Amino acid sequence: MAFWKPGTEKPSFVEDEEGGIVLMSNNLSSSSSSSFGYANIEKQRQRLPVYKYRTEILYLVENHATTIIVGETGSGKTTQIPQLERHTTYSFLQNPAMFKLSTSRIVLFLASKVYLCKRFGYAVFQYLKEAGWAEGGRVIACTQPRRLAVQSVSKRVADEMGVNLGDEVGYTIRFEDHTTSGVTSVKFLTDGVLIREMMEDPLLTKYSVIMVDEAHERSISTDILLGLLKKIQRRRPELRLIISSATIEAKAMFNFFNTSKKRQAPEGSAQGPNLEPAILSVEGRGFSVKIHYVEEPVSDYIRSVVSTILLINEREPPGDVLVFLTGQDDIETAIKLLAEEAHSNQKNSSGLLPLPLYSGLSRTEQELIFTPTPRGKRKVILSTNIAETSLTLEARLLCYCYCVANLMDKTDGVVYVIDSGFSKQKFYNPISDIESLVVAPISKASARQRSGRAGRVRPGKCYRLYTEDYFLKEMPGEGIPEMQRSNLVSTVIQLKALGIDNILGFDWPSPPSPQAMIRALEVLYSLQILDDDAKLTSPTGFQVAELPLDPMISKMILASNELGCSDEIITIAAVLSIQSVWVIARGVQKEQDEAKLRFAAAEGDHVTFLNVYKGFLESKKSSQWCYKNFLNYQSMKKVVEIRDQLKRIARRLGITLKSCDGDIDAVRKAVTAGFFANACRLEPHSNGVFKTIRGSEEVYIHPSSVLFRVNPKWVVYQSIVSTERQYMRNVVTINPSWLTEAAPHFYQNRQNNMSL
DNA sequence: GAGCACTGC
Repeated sequence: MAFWKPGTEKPSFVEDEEGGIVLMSNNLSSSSSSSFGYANIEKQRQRLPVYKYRTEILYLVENHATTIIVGETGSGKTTQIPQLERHTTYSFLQNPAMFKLSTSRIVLFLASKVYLCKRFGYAVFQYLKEAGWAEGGRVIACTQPRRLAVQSVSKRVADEMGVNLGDEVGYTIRFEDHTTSGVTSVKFLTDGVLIREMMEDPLLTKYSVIMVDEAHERSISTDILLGLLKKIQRRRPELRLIISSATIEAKAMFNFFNTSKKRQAPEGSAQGPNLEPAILSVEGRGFSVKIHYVEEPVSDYIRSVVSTILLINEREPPGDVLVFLTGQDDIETAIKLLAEEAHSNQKNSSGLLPLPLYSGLSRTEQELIFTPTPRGKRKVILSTNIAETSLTLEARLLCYCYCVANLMDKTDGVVYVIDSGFSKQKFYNPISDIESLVVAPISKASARQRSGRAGRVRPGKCYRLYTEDYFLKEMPGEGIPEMQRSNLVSTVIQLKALGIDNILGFDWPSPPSPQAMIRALEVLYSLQILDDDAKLTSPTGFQVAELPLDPMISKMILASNELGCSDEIITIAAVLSIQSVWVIARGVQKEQDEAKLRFAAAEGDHVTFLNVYKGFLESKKSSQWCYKNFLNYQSMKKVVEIRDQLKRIARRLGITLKSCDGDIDAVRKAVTAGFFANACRLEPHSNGVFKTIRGSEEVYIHPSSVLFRVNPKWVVYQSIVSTERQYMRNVVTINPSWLTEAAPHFYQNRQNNMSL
């Protein structure tokens, strides 16, 4: 094995201005354009440019506590390119939108590049293993934000290393552990699972190297993990971190992990690793994407989308179109407008095949976008953000690009992207404690991600429905990390469970606002999960921390033990922790409402879920039965899985599974014990206006609730979705006296408000 | 009369 050993001559590097080390690789085209069947993986592996850098990678990991792998165009360069551009103005007949055509290439990250970066990352595991990092029972770990990524990446790496998945290479995600203790030395897992593992082993002692993939996504669990790993590094200088990130976040990652100035090498160990992170930049060449901007801001982006589609269809050679819009409504409006256009103007829109894509669609409907485009047709995929982040699609698109498009002589696949410049994003208001979905401008990072979709199969074009001036001067560089847009109760309790008491002083990659922190502490205190000193209470706090659920749901489960309805409540908890059991059936609402009525309980949604679950079991978990009743079969299967997991944990916590045999009051009381803070009272003579007890916010029952239009006097809700109005989701009727019973401490000062 | 996207031993 030829890799660098201490004492021999060091490999040479290019020092860049950031003090890190840049390794450039390029000339990917020979391997990217060939097919990559599984037949000769080893041969391909050697042909890939990353193979050449094996030695250097091992050197960096050996000598730096943290290595940051940047997987796009080189840092610093991307931002300079736009200023150097020249433009030609381009105007279109019959079209209100005017586009500027950038003559230089801005975005060059494409299937080949994405693939190279992935390959680069995954080759690292083999090199690390060969270099001895997995010896002596130590494990090399790689975290991913999504389950599907864990499964597919581990499969790929196992294949490449020629081992069975579950032996040397394994993976762990919730509900699935495909590792063999003592055998598995390269382990893939979701970042959430790794955080859970810290509850057993706070220093993660069995791991020698931990790679955090997709760190630039800045999801809550990734950010928690980064903060915790930094803490662990201080105690375990022998631990090595590899952070894989997009360019845009690389600098932030570097700064976060750069502890070289603050502290000296640990005493008596002059041989410790360099505490300044190394930056490893991987570049590959791909297809160019030409960026077009509108000349003037558009007033109605949906109409502009439609005219741009028609324009592409009229002017551009064959190739599918991918449109990014904000939500289902936008998408349906655009499709309707396109249909009208087809009706009035045959020529412009001939051959267009519009296909919607959003999470609410069934799996089958989503997969329509993968069917080959019929000859003479042009697919127009109108999508939400799902096409930007979802790995299901990422995996399928890649597969599609290589396996299908290559076979079809590269005439197929997405070549044109239309970017509305907006997406729906979650925001959290700690004052009202409400999370809302708001249409907001995307970041430059997202815009690049979106345009990158145009060049997966061959050179493409991206039409941005905003001005270049806006892009350069006003568009934010990167999105706000999820941590700063979310309710933090679950985050706080996870840290508390790991013994981190000073939550406000925790070293986060991006610290959340103190108000959001304080609100989370307040809520946990009111649930009696934290005590006066903000420490976990015993046993409640510790029990809640062990349940992988929202703390309010966990509290509800604990209460059900005393109320003798844990069997029912665990079912409800499982349903509440998934998105929705119902399919979204547009056009057949009436039928769906009727189906819902078959399960509806006067007490509300929670009790309705019990009926749904019972029906599912009686149908012997039939997918047909789900289809008939407008229930999402995937969701129902997940409910069963979560329920089994909760049952196991509950048993460990000393909760005995007991049914209340139809005593629905017990069930509602248990729900109240968890969700008392979400109590609402109907405003008299108000036609469905409720006021929250805690903040006197005006809220309504969500139209998907069985209590919609029923408007009982007192309810508690699970969550609020805030769109045009503030809607309560998952609502159950209560007796207001239960509130003071469940949480006297919380309601003591509010007695006057309540007129029980 | 309405739902961006992920996730947890």
